[in-house]
Amino acid sequence: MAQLSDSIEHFIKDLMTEDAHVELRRNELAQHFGCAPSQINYVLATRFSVDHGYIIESRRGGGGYVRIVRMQTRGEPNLLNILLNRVGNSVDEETAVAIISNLRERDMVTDSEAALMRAAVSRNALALPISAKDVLRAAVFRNMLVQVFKNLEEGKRHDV
Amino acid sequence: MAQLSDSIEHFIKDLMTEDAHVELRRNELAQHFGCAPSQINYVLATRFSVDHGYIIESRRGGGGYVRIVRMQTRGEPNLLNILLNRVGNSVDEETAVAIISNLRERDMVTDSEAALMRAAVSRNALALPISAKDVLRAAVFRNMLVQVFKNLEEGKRHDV
DNA sequence: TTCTATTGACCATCTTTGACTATTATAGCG
DNA sequence: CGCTATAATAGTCAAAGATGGTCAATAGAA
Repeated sequence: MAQLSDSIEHFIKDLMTEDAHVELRRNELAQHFGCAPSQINYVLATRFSVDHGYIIESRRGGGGYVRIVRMQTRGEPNLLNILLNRVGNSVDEETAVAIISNLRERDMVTDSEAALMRAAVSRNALALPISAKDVLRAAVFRNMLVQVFKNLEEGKRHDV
Repeated sequence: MAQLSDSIEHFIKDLMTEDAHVELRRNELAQHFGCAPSQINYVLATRFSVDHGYIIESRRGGGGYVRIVRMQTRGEPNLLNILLNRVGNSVDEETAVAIISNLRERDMVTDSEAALMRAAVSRNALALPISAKDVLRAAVFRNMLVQVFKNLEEGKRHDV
């Protein structure tokens, strides 16, 4: 028997057959399926996570929304997931810089973007006791990695 | 539906495409959008702050008005310093995001770059067991600001 | 039993409104 | 002419409204 979660999953995927992204109201969707709103989060977490090839953006408050973006598997499938795992909870500057160079070589970021990313993860930027630096760097870097992929999907890069 | 606040913001920005300033009646505008007059103040406070690059002047009483002026720091040689001073040793997310929008509106960064910067200074990125979030954010942000200016100088932006 | 799904209580964020306050111009009065 | 009352504006701030997020408890399926 089709689970509620499966129905919701298919419903969302149907919405995405045309476009690589879809925007919806969490509460509306929950109401449509007669379930708790948090059920939607469960579906997103279990079927639309980064390792499933999706990125979620959302906003609260009046006019809030949940946006689901499907990543294109360009080159290695699920490169973002691989990179996020590589970074984990702690990463040193050298590794971060290497990953950034790699993204540049794949032409996934511009020179400027790469430079910005290096600026954000540099020793300089993270004025903290050494032990904590790598942890903070990982957090900042992970966030930026996700953004790189969102940029690619959303065609925000008009450049190069 | 597009948020009321967003509509008002765009309405005002449309009025400003020609001129660097616009003058309006708070009550008239509120009536035009069928909302409470204080809604206008909310939009001004959240989208036209000094950090966003605007200055608001107003006058009460008969013949009162609200004037919105876009600051022209075009070619301001010291903009980087001004921004670095503004950021200082500690900056909250709201301010950082406002400055990033400002840079975007001045076309000093691309959409992607702006998004990357937001990712780096977001709550999310700094969700750590560290109390001094604003201090860290300031350090990361300062570094990125310097990089934005370097990017501009080095003409690394082949885009737009 | 063990893994997955569902729910609900509580939290976070963003927007909109309204009551109350502050300021300014102007008409009327002495 | 100077003063005051009134009308016409705009500002502030706290509460209510509108969304979405998290997490732990519970229920259901394998």
